[in-house]
Amino acid sequence: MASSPSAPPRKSRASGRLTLDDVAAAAGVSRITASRALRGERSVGAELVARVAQAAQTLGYVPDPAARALASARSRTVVVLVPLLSNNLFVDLLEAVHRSLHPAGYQILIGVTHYQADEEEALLASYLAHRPAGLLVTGFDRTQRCKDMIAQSGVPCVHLMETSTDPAVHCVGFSQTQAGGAMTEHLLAQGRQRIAFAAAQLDPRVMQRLDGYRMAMQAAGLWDAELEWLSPAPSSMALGAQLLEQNLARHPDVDAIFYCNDDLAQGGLLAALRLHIAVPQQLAVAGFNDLAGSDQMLPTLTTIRTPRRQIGHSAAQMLLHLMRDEPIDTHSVDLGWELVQRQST
Amino acid sequence: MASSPSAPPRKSRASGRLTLDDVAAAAGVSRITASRALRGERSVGAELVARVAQAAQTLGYVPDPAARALASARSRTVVVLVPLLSNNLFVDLLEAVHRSLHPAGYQILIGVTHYQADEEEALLASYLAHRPAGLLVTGFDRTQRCKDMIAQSGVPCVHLMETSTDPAVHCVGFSQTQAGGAMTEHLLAQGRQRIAFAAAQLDPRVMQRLDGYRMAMQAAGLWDAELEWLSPAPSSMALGAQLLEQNLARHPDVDAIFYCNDDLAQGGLLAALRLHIAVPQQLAVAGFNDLAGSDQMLPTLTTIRTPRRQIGHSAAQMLLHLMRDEPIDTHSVDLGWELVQRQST
DNA sequence: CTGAAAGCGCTTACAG
DNA sequence: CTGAAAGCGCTTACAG
Repeated sequence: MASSPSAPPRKSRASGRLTLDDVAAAAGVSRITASRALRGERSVGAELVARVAQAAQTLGYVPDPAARALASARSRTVVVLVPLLSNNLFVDLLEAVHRSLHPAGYQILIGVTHYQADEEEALLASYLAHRPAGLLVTGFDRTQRCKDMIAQSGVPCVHLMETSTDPAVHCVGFSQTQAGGAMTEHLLAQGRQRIAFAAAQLDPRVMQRLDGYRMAMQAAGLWDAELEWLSPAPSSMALGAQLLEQNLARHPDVDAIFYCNDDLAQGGLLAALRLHIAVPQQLAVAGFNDLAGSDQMLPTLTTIRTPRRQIGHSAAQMLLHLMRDEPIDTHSVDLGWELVQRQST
Repeated sequence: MASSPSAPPRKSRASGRLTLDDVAAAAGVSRITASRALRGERSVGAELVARVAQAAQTLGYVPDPAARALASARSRTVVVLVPLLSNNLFVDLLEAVHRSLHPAGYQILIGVTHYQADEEEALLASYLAHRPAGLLVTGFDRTQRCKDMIAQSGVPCVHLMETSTDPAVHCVGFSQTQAGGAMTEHLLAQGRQRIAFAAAQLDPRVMQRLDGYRMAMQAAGLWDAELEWLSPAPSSMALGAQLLEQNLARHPDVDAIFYCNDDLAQGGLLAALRLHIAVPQQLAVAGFNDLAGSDQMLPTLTTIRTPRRQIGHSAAQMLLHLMRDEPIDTHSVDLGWELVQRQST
């Protein structure tokens, strides 16, 4: 029994840190056996495993991740690179990833790239040095140096938010282009003709939505370059309002605005309210992502609901398989999207 | 000269990893000197520093953080614990912390506690094992075990978002109670009498704002327990709308609502719009934090602007001093707040 | 100002 | 199924 009640938490080393040796001594086994027992290697007898676990528990032992990483050349950390934390889309993604990876014993290390190629390079270089067990990155758009670093590291990597036909690449997402096209077609089907596409940030996924919009408009013979309102500035409600106010003045015949993100669209809706523009009668407004609050707007916002929680979960699962060298069903998972029609269209 | 153009990136060890030995060899010095040069220890000759830096640069050497942490018993990581990522307040805080710590050579490791004591304990235990150089935690409210772990670790720690008179504790924030009182007094000064306090999440800082509200209402002889609308649910626009709709029906005489957070207040504003309640004529609405979009609402939202970016910056600076064993001016920095009056009051 | 030795706390082969 | 040896890549005293 591991009841030694008054056993002082012996500290064998000068550092005063509780080490595997302490656990091994308390359990009456060698250090290696303790290590194996703790890691769940099944070459250890069940009784020993229990004894070691008990000892570790009692002493309050926490393995040193640095020593572990150094000895095994691999950590239990998964690096996740997202562009922004200020877009709730990515927060949802991160939460889902965490919820899937945490029970499996992995920690996540969040890196924020701010949509900057050089920041991504720096983050990757510095995080790869930590010998992560896996990598989760947003989209495919990055410098060749980044791609090389990932490839050379040999760390399994899953790409988030997009799909691909290249079997060498692992990804979980949906077709941004298709979703952009579908919303445009929805507006066309409602009889709108002068549909503007209002966008900010202009990251690769926004541009794919723009592609979908363009193709649908061209197919309908209604495409007009004047109706593409693009701003490289960060997305915000204020910018959404501004895009509407400035461009509607020059194009009063516009009868619908398809915003590339819900925060812009929410700003547009409020601007319409301020300017007494009737939505949807006079102007239809659509968004993208179905962010918090879109169902609270007046009128409520029609949008594309994107499955970011599922993407986070599914990508984590795929990565788990890759990290364990297990076979995976497909290299690219398409989780689709849903057009949520509300009052604004 | 470090021009050896065709020198292949030699890899001395089986792992194939580029090590300090490779850099030392390339620079023609010993490993220790290379280590010292790279870390900027000023016992190394300027010429050697340059030669080592050059070699490291050329080879693309990145120090192994695990080996570093193991050998020095300290990493270059600062752990930051925040309750949530879905509240932009904390994202702003994190960004500011990152901006201050990154140039100083520290990485940040983000931990999300979800306002759960047990999650915070687990995060702390696991992150402390990484031997962080510093710790940044939100507020003072945590279990004794958490406090003990922090104290026993010896890792310098700065508390965010609140102030304290205890000289043993390091913190940067402002008085939540005072801010809550000030907004209440602002509403009272405008002639409001039946002022409700609507809150969600009910974390310690929300309760401090409630205290401020209570004291101001009691001082005015207008306090009424019926006007404290408290929900433990997570804060959201939808909940803000719901709090207004449900409680206003029972208390039609309420002439102002002070929401503990802007997202609730934004939802309240939209609910008022839906219900054709004139704001501020019939009902004043106030929020807290001045989050994105509050200046876009109709009417624009009166709120308390909290200095989270400054808090992040200032806390990072204080932590930097502590990590370097440098003296600090004060243990508690009060950065104040600003009442931003807009149209809703 | 520079270097050879020892050690940080683990895990990976290699034996039995 | 269990253990003694060696090593992961660095830094910390200790010498010179």
